[in-house]
Amino acid sequence: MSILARWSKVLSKFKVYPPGKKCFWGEVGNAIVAPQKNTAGSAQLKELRYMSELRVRFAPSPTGYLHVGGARTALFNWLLAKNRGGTFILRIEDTDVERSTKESVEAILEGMKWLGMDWDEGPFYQSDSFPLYKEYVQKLLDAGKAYKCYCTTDELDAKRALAMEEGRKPKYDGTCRERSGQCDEQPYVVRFRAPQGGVTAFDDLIKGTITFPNEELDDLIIQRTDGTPTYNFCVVIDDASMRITIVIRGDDHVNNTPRQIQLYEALGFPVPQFAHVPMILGADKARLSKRHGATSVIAYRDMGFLPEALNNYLVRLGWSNGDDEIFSREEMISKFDISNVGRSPSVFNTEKLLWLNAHYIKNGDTQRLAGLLLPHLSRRGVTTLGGPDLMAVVKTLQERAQTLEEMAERAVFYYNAPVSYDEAALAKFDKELLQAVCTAVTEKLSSAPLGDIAAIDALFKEVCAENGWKMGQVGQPTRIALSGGTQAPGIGEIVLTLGVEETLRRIQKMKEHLAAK
RNA sequence: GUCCCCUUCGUCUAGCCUGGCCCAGGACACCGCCCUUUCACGGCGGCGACACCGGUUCAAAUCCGGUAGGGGACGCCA
Repeated sequence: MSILARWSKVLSKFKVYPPGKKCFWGEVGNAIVAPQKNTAGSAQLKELRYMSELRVRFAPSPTGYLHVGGARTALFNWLLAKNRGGTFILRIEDTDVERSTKESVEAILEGMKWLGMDWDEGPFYQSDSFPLYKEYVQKLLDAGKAYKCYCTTDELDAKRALAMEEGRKPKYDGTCRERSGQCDEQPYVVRFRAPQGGVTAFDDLIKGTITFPNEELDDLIIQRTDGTPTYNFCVVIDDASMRITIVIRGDDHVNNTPRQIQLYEALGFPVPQFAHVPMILGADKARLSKRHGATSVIAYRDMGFLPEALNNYLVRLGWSNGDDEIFSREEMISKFDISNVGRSPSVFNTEKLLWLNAHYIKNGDTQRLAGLLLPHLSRRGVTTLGGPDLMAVVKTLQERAQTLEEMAERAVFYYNAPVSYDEAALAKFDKELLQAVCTAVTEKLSSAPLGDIAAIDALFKEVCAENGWKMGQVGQPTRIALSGGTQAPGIGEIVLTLGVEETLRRIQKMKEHLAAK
């Protein structure tokens, strides 16, 4: 008996599938084994150990951008992989050739990268595996676990409609299930011969045990008329061949799970564990969609959100670690676990996201923020060339902006001197006072060298003391002169950032404006 | 219609498995006060929930049953 023959005998004691090349493996206890030739050229059992090694995947379909729901699912997968030293795989589910686009793939990858979710394997494309799927379809056909169905779409639609009308479950009635005649010239689909009677159950890592009566499941189509495989079939083949151990996905897939399990069993594949993450809802508690505002991850980037803020927000949507709210990337990784993922859907709340974003802006690295701010400034036609140091500008705005967009908006005045003033705010002061303040401030600033913020503030206090003014009478007019409005950083901050020369120029401009009135 | 799932402050949630420490804790938002030259930051305080009904128990947010509401799925989409 040859070594290989001996091994196949050994393996035959376990579940070995398929009896061909690609997925030649078996289960031994909690481990997965596969025959492999060693350096000496003889076969040996290699333990793949994939039951203990965590392998997860994110499998979006490229029919649009990466939305926040998908991003959260990806994040949970990614975090679990990082937490357990597992492998995170990215797989593009593009079996629907009609709706899948290259642009969508790009958009998804862009979103993933922006959020900092790197993948260990992939991206794999299902469209690359069509021959593999075909092979397995044929296997099921040969084993009598699948059959050809010649029912037309119109017939099916009619039956479905009728069933619905009569209050029955609109499932396939099994017309072709026991059909014997061969008529391959006619178009056909391939259906899975699902077990009848009994139940299919699984222990969901998030929702607990979920049981479906097989009665509810019909013979699903695994191959279309045009010969392409369908989603439920592909996922099973892919997840099995990629040796996925935990399938974490949106809970809109719960209903697909029992049929997939039946497929795993029919194919002889080990069944992975499942974790179904509840949906993200809009403010009206309906499934999050475009009409709720932005759902694209990239849209959040463009609105001036930081990736760490969105990640932090997303991880807290459905998952918790006691009362903790702020998580650094490392903390997320070390603390994340699916057992702390909630079972109920959650509403996406932009207010809280804004709060987190403000937090990360406030505590973020100034230099990095300055870099990130650039595109938002140029979108406003602002050039930083020749103006104050952007780092200094950002520093004055960090605790005043919730988004980079807002920061850019508030930064404009530093680079573009005001061309008009908030007249309503100006009207609160007498013209004479305004002019006197301008003169006094100009004198004070030009007589002393610029120190730090505290020193400048002290100068203003001196102006007040010397003239018997209150701070509000001096600070506010100066602020208007420098920024054009009333909402701006502290006077000291502005003056220091703008520089004395520019400050005096702007005050002079204000004086001229007043004189012309 | 059928099946599956879900239900703690407006929102995100802790607590639920292992009943008493919970007349339910934290966070966002909101309101008020303080700080303050504006806007913010920050500090302090307030408002505010166990969907409902019944059962088990000395004791229930926690266990059991039912009801209601919400969501999802039912495709030759994924």
